[in-house]
Amino acid sequence: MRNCHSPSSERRQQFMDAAIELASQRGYEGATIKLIAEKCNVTVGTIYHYFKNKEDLFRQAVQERAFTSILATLLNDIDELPIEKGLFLVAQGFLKVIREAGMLVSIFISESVHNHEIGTIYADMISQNRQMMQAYLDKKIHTGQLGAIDTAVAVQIFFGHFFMAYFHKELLKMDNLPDIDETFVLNSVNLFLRSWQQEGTHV
Amino acid sequence: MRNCHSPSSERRQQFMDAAIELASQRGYEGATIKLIAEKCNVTVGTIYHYFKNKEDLFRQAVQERAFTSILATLLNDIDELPIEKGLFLVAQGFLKVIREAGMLVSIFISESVHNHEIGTIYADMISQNRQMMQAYLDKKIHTGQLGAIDTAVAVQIFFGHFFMAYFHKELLKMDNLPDIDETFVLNSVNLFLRSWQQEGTHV
Amino acid sequence: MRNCHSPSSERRQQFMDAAIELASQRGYEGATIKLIAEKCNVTVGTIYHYFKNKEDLFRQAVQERAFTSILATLLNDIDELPIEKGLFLVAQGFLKVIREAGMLVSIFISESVHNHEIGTIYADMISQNRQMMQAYLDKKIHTGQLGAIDTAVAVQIFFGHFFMAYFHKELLKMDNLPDIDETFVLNSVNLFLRSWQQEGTHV
Amino acid sequence: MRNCHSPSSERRQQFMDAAIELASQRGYEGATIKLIAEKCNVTVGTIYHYFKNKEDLFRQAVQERAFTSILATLLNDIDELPIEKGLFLVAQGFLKVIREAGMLVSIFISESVHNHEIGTIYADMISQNRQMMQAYLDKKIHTGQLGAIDTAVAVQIFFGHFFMAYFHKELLKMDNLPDIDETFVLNSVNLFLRSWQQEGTHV
DNA sequence: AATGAATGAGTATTCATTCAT
DNA sequence: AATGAATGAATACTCATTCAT
Repeated sequence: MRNCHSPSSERRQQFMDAAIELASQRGYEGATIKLIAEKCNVTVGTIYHYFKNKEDLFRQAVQERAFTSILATLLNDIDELPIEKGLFLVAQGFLKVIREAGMLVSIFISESVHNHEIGTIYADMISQNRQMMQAYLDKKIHTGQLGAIDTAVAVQIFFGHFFMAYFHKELLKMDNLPDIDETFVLNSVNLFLRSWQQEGTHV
Repeated sequence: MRNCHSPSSERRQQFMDAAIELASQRGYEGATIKLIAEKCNVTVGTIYHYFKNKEDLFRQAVQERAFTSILATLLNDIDELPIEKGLFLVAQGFLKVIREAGMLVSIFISESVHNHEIGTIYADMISQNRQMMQAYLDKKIHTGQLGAIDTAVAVQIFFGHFFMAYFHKELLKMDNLPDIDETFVLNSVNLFLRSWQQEGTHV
Repeated sequence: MRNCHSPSSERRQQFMDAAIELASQRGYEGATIKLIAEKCNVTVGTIYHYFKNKEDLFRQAVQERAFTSILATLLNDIDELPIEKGLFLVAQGFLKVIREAGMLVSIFISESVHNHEIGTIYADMISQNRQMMQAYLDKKIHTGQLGAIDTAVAVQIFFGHFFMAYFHKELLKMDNLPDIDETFVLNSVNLFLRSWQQEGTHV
Repeated sequence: MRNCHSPSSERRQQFMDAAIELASQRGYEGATIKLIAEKCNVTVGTIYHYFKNKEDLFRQAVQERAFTSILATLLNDIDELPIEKGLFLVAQGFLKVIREAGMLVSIFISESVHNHEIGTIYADMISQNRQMMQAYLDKKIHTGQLGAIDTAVAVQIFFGHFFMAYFHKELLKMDNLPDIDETFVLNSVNLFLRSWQQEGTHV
């Protein structure tokens, strides 16, 4: 008995999926209503039966697909593990999520700068993830597994690194960069946790 | 004696500046030729007197403004300094450069994904900077100032962090993030060089 | 139940008619989409709802209106008649057809030289007509009504003459030329069939 | 001491040549002032120094190149020859002239329909040639070499045939047509002079 | 719910022409 | 005589959106 405006209507989902896929390939402007309609084998009018306008379609599509809660589960699972293992698993989980949401990542990256609405959704998502992660690190300092580091900056370093690595290697296909595999994640975590300087060199 | 096609013609520069500025605010598609012309108080035809087409205008504008050589000078200047001071100065220099080229950074970020040409220019620039920085770090390992770290990944971490910090804080204006000032850079460099773990904790 | 892309849609026909008429008056370039739209009291967008682009509109319009089969019927009808009568009727029929398709003739003449697509359509049409006519003449040689003439050249002379006469007199309005009426056709057929030379003069 | 507006200025000629050549390849609209200027290694402004506007340039170019007097000389030369030989030489001469003026022929054909000015120049040229040829044929009737044919129509047949043959074969490159060589001309003249009907068949 | 015809404002691009130098 | 920067109007084409059916 659910009508076309119900958020869970199958048709609605289909339109939003098509919109996201096309926008990830061709940008927001390149994802025209006509293309979205064709991809779903309907006519343009039908899209407007489900969404007020193009902006409405995209706002809802992006919002519904933004990933947040996965990190919460993940951080809960690893709570007891040693920090190396924990960070390794968080990094792996983070990469898995952004790989799966690859199309969304493209849109966030390219639209956030100019589209304030999408920028806000992106910023909120980032912010939530950051806070959870920071809480995790703070706890690890409390339990003595980490030194008295600036966790706000540490979180930025952590997510920033894996995000950029993914962006450059897998979105922009820069091929003279290392593959983002288990080794890469291990090396990265090591570089975070251990001193870059010679042991004993730093004060 | 210089004609309109000379790259150093003042008018050309004016058009390219306007193009970059508008595109940084509204994206490539949003930076219409008409807007660019109006900003420069000429008619659209005039733009086409100087550039073959919109793509040509942007290719030249972006290419001419891409920042590369600054890092070379910088790395040369800090060659003799201790690693902490060196990394601090490189980070400061890097931030200064991307701040000055802020509009260009917006364009790179938002266009690289869909515009292959701009993607290539961006990738080349990144690649050059990475190589120079990696050579610097390798040398520091040789001289014993750094441990035997994976410099390829270290370089990614280093630039990735400052780039993302700038992107989030100064482009997307996420205000619950720390200001990117001297303290922030110092903290970041410390987090790179020193172990995140308690002294003596790691093997 | 027929949609806009059905070739028999009334609107489509209207657009194609307007396109042909305007092009016959002002040439292909002069027949702008805006003019065609105005002539049909619609906006430019509507034209593009029916045709992919200007070339598509004209290709379909020209192709659909190209006259070929009329000659086949005609030649069949006159099969039994004496050759003088037959050629007279074919000439009359040919003139009737190109008069009715007058606008199309203008387009063929003026566009064939530079527009390869239209050139091909025109050439094909000419070629088909020529072949049918040549078969007719060959048959007349067989039955002894014509001498052993070069029918390929005879066909060129026949159609070429009436076409040029129409072109000069009725398209270019050269008024010091004879009217293209029954007498003209009779005279022409006589000049083909009978010797230009004095009877008995030629070997 | 001749200035730039003197009709015989070398520059003027160069511009008109370029205009005709480009228009024969791309049509009047396709022959832009910029292209003409480039072909002559000058800038657009220079063209306007020599001609009032584009129309002026083309009017003068076409008028100056129209071929008329050649036929007069030719007809004079063949006055004494037998009619077969005479018509053969006129046809050869006519083909030579339109081949040499091929670019002009393209322009006449494609522009005469829509461009009244060029249409007039073309019509005048045709008319003069026709009158001379008709006088020649009338004389041949007087001397008894030709029967009492309608020379106005005969002239149309004669020139019309060779013109169409040239247009189809050499301008439109219809390749299933006979080559326009000596044999073709001979065959054509024979078909004019001799009866298409079996000897003795016609009354 | 769905169609698809129609709109109107916009976009890149072209081009004949002018004019100060 | 020649330049080339500048104009402004035009051109093909696109697209989000509306609406009668």
